[in-house]
Amino acid sequence: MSTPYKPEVIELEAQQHWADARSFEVSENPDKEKFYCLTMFPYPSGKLHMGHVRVFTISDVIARYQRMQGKHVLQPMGWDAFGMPAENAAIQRGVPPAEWTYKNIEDMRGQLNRLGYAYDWSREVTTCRPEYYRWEQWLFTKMFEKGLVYRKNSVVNWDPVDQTVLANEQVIDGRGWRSDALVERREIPQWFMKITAYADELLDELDCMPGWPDSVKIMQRNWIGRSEGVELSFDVAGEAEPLTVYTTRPDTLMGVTYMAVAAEHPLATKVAADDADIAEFVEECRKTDAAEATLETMEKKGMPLGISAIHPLTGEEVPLWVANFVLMSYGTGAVMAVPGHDERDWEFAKKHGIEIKQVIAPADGTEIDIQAAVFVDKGVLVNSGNYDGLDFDGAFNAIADHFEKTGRGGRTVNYRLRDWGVSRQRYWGAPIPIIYCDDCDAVPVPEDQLPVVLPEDVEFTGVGSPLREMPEFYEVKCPRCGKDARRETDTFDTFVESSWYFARYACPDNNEAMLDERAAYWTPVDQYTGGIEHAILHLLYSRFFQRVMRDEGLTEESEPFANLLTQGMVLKDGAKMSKAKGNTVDPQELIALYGADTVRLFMMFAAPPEQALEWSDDGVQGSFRFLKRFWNAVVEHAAVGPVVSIDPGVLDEADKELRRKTHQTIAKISDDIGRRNSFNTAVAAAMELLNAVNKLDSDSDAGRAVKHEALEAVVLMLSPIVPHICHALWRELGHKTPLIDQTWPEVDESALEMEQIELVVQVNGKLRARVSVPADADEVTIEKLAVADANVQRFIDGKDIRKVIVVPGRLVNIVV
RNA sequence: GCCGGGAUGGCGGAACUGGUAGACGCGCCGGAUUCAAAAUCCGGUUUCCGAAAGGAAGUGGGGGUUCGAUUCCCCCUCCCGGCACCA
Repeated sequence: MSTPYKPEVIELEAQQHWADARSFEVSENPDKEKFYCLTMFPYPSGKLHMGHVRVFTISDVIARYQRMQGKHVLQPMGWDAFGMPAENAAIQRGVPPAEWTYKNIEDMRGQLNRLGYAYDWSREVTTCRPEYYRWEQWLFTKMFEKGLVYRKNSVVNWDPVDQTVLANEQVIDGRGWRSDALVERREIPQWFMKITAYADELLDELDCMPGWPDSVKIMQRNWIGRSEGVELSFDVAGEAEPLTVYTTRPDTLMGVTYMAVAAEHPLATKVAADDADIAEFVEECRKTDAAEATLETMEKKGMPLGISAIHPLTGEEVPLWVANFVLMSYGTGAVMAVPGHDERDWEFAKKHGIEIKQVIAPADGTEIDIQAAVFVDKGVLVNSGNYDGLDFDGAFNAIADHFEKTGRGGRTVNYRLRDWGVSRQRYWGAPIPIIYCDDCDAVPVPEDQLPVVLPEDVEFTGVGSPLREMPEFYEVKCPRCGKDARRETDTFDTFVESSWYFARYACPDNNEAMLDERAAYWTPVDQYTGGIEHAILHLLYSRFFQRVMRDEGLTEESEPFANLLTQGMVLKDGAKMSKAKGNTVDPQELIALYGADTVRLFMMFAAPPEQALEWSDDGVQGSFRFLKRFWNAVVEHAAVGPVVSIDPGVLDEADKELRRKTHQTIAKISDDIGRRNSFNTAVAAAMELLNAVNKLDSDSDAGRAVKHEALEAVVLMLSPIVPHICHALWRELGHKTPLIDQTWPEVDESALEMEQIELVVQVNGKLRARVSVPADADEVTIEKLAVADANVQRFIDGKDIRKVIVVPGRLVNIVV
């Protein structure tokens, strides 16, 4: 019997070969076509989980495939190393976050190598290292100089018992996860990056990004949410300051029957001072977390403030309410309400007995009852005085003109997108490079004092940031005037690190500059792969940072990622596998049992990359079984001895058929991997070809030659997915040069030719027969053959043939 | 609540541009091999009717367009992701 398949042996051998030959280390070579293949880098949580294995394998398959296409491929790896889990681990185990993180990185690097990924480790990036984060501190100070960052008050979740800020994830059903106390909203000063300054560019460029999935582009478009509307001001009885609101439906202005302000609005605060009921309501509104989903789903509540706004057109008094669904942080903190033509306003008005006025009628003249159902479509104005009869555009312009003329408002563009709050009241992050001085205000740390190094050897208790307890960290002199000053103790949102790491892989060792000419060679990323959960935030922040770096003269590229593949989640028990939920499956055990190739194969075969994959232990074994069959087929074939070269003239029908299958499969897998990212069907096609090889019962020289060609094709084409077994089998097939330096197989068109093809015959769209026709038969011949079929005759017997549809190469449909 | 995605045999999935629904694999059933088991190999496997030939139904639910719909359009249900401090 021949050598059995021993993954634990051949996998280490292959990995040793790649390591010795430094197969995956690349330098900049302007003569070669570069291909930068990247996955979203992992958070070093301690162990790889199946989601990691899935995304890294997808990317590795693409990288190895592109290499076989002759491209100069860079595939780097690094660590998104700052974040909350390190702080949680520190609390639980009493280990400093840095120590825990570095240990995890060591462990996970070993796991990645055991999976055989083709990484250039010489470019490894770790975001919690000062030599990395110094450059985002530096860029922040440049943005400060340009006015692209600013400080303002902003809402956080406040845990009144633990006296600490909570992340949204740490709020469970409105309560702090550790204290179980009701969470409150609290305003504190925080740093913001002006992503809104790039809103139009980020939006417009989406139209020129064919390499991104439509779903992601649509999500980003909606997130930016550009709208054209009108800003209007309403006077408030007894107040000097008017109330300004923004609306995209100025045509409904005459239907305004109430207005509402946020609980934090100055008008609400003023009334609350004298009215205990209002004060209580305002206080109640404060006792909720800051997540948008919470605010949008909670019961809509409100109270009349007892004061009125003056309708700017009619001069009528409109009651002013305070409501929990109006947010101080969006727009002006006040809205006009049109119950007749807005769903939420209609429901609120019904509940509180507020008047509902119809001011828009359907354009087709249909009568509607506005008391029975809201009407939100655009239409023709009614009950609107001078504006009656106008359509949406006419009314929009007339009303906008009126407000512009009277100086009480006018056309404006609004974005849903808000500036990016980057301050975090946490320890394990990159320090924000700012010093507060009583005389000079907020002063950016000068370039020669960067980086601001985060002290790594700390006592971490979990109550507040250790930085606030470290005078040696925060007691500094003002860089401008030299007086005693205080260093910022907040750190950056970890999304800041992940917004530019892709460019730093090109030059991770540069201590003089953030980026250099090597980045110009490698960027943009040709293929970026990562989870769909990052469709908006990470990808939008990265697009923003790329532009900030461009405008700083660091790069000429505007877009960081030319092609994007968003892989679906790995789910278990119907939910996303994540360390936070604790429903992970350990890949390590499967590798020990079956080897890395089996795990890689199963991940690629179980589902298409973009769909969610519900984990199941069944099926891994099937992948292992296939690899054993694959191994045995090649080893047994090779054991018989060398083969002759193929002479197409001497092949019998069975040989020809296998050869056709070989070249059809090369065409299919090339398309599946190269164009469609359809790895599951590529694997299926390779399995089919191997089944066909095993079925060909021929020991002739010609037969063995055809089998040899098929087996070589399978080894080459599966090598991006299962590189270790293919590395060994390639040698088994008699090759001296290693597989890693081979190119992708080519289709021999002449092998694909067929004399007879099979067509499907339908009668009235139902399948009734199959007929074999010459490949070059014309429609008349095909029609005759189809009608002549006995079973077809049964169904058309005695009926008139009304129409015959011939779809060349596919089917004939006879309509009777 | 809003935005994006999904639903196909017992299970994962295939059908790429409107043209054979169920490729490939898992599981299951039967057989071979074995003292026996594991492993391996061969055959079968959407459901219903039928000995078979063949027929009928069938892609989450309801409607529509078409010679023909898993695919396009409208309405609905359920599930997943995101919602700005999880990464």
